[in-house]
Amino acid sequence: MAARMKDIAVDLGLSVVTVSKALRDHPDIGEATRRRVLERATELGYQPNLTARSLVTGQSWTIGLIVPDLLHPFFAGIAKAISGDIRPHGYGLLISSSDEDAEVERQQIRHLLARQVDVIVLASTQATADGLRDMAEQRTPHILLDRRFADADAHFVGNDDEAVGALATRHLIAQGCRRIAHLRGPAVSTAAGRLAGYRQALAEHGLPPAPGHVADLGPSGDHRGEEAGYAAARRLLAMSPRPDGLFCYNDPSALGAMRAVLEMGLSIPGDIAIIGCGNLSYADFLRIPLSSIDQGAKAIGQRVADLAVSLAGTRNLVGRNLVGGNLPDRNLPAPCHVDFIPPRLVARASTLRFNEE
Amino acid sequence: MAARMKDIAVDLGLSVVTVSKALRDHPDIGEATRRRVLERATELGYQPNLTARSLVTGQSWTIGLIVPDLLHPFFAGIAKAISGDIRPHGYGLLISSSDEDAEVERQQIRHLLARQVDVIVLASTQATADGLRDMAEQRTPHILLDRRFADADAHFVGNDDEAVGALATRHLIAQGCRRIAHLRGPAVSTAAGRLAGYRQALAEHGLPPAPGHVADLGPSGDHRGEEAGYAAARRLLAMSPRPDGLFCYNDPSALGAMRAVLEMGLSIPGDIAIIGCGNLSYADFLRIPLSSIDQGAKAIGQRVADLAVSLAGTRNLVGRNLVGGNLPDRNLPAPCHVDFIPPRLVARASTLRFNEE
DNA sequence: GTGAAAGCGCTAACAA
DNA sequence: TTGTTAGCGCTTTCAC
Repeated sequence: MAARMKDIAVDLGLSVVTVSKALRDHPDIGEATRRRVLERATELGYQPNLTARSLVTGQSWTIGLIVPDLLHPFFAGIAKAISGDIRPHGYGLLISSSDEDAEVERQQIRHLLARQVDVIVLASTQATADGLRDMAEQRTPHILLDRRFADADAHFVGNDDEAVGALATRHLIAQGCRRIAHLRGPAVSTAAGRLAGYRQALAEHGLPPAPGHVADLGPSGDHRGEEAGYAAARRLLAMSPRPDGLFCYNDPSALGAMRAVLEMGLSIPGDIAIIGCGNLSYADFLRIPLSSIDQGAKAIGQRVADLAVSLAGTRNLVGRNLVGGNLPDRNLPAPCHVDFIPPRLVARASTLRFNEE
Repeated sequence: MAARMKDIAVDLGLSVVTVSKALRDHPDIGEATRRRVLERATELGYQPNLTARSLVTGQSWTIGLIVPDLLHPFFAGIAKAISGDIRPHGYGLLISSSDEDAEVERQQIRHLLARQVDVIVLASTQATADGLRDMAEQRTPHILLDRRFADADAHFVGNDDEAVGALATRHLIAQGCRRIAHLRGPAVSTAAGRLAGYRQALAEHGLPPAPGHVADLGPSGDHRGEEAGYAAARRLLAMSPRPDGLFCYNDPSALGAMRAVLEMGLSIPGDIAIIGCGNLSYADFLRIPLSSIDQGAKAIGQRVADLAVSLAGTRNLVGRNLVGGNLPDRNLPAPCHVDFIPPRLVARASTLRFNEE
């Protein structure tokens, strides 16, 4: 079994307290003693039991992360960045995939709370902010990732999805598209935001919003995006006059749309220009390199990590012994931090109609 | 703050032990008492403090996972599968990326041990099995993932990389290739295994192994595979006679190789057939759909999860109080489990020379 | 500078 | 069926 402080203490004829202080560089320990302790600790390969430490300090040095799909490169990129950036601060990352299932997500939140994580980072699948209540009651700081709630003021890091939608749509307009359609994503804030941005860009340029130009990918728009994109694009292409530009909720649905277009013998971008969102890794190597909006997953992860680390110390430990009040008062410890990472347009062959780079 | 057992006990005029037993469906608790406890627990939104429970039971209900790169779809897929499959058993997953850095990996192992994880799952970047020592000393079961060590008999789940290499190479041979080259990966067991399989398949068919036909991707073969593949392929294509088939360590390097081939005005698969490994998600949508070996990431994750859960109960808690021996004896609790997930060939246009599907 | 006492929230053994 | 005692490994007062 692992060595304990007690083992070191007995070996050296010291008390556990002295060992504890020596190992944590407490000021009031003699230089000689400290060295002896450190030496013996190294010999034994001593590692402090973080579980025990957590129990007494109330800090677990763990950050919880819940994402809808860990295989999605956007969330995988964020997870990687968070993991790397909290590591030097001594934090560990407890990750779970909710599989886009609101019930699983709620269960995972409770699970993370039971584990006493210091902060929860959540890309929520829920329709409402109700699921945040458990965290608020436990006074566990939480950060919303990518997806927001209109009615909750919580910390948020992600894109301004209106900006995403406007950026993509303006690009299509600049490429000469005039009948621009949109493949709309599932019922989360990102889809609503991108749709709003799309409408705003059309309005700016005096382009009439044709109602049929917004096709819904349905609830499977995220994990089965390619199929959903194919089906939705076929519906759009049957219209007359045919759209000449298409802004897709994400890259997989854009790939599906491309397949539909090519199958009909139409050309991209000549007949219809297509842009996605997410900037998937090998977009350059596709049959037709896909223009996309890069969401800056790495930057998002870094900002989340910074915020999480700063919040982790915050957890309010007072109040327990004062009164028997079980329901906490809701004073939020700090003002909410809302951090929009600017999206970036990556134009490739699927939209470039004028041979400009 | 969160409710504790004590709160429930006081409210109901019971002892903490009774509450504890009631909440865990211990047999010797009266039905009426149990119901009262459960009811009050629900009212208070009680969640057991798993940190405290861990301290006393010695089980943390946590599994640690260390991968070289969480953004790599292979590892992301495994992580997702593990996470999903251990969840119903009540386990959480503590994940970290080692960034292909052996020192970071060793540090993360110590970190996970300090957190008392029940099992460590490791896709190791180390050159030797030395890094496994800490886990053995703490008697923490561990599972090697994807990458093995010749000198260590540890639990392993992954592909039989010789089979991977042979499968890919035999496919090229079947497509009529006779001068088959290989882009060799970095210094881990997967690369060595795939190379061996490549050689074996050549030998089976009496094809002479030309030494110049094995080009090294260098140490960056995993995270900067595309560039490395491009550079290595250019070297190969300068040979005379030119190779007519190419088995690449992974898909990114295959994309790089494709770029090199196309830049030279050669055709794929006419002049040279190319196959990768990993079966990246959108291989079908590439300029030339890429043949690849699917490693079965999901299946690997599932097997890891099963094994991890079965191992998690194993951790030997005896021996502590018997004698003062700090160094454990090395009796391994169970025979090592080696689980090869069969790789699967996915043939696409980049190798299909005979118009067969 | 060092250590004794107390306790974090929970569970395991044993007593009542 | 319920409660008492003890202790998991560590940190935090507060004496000495």
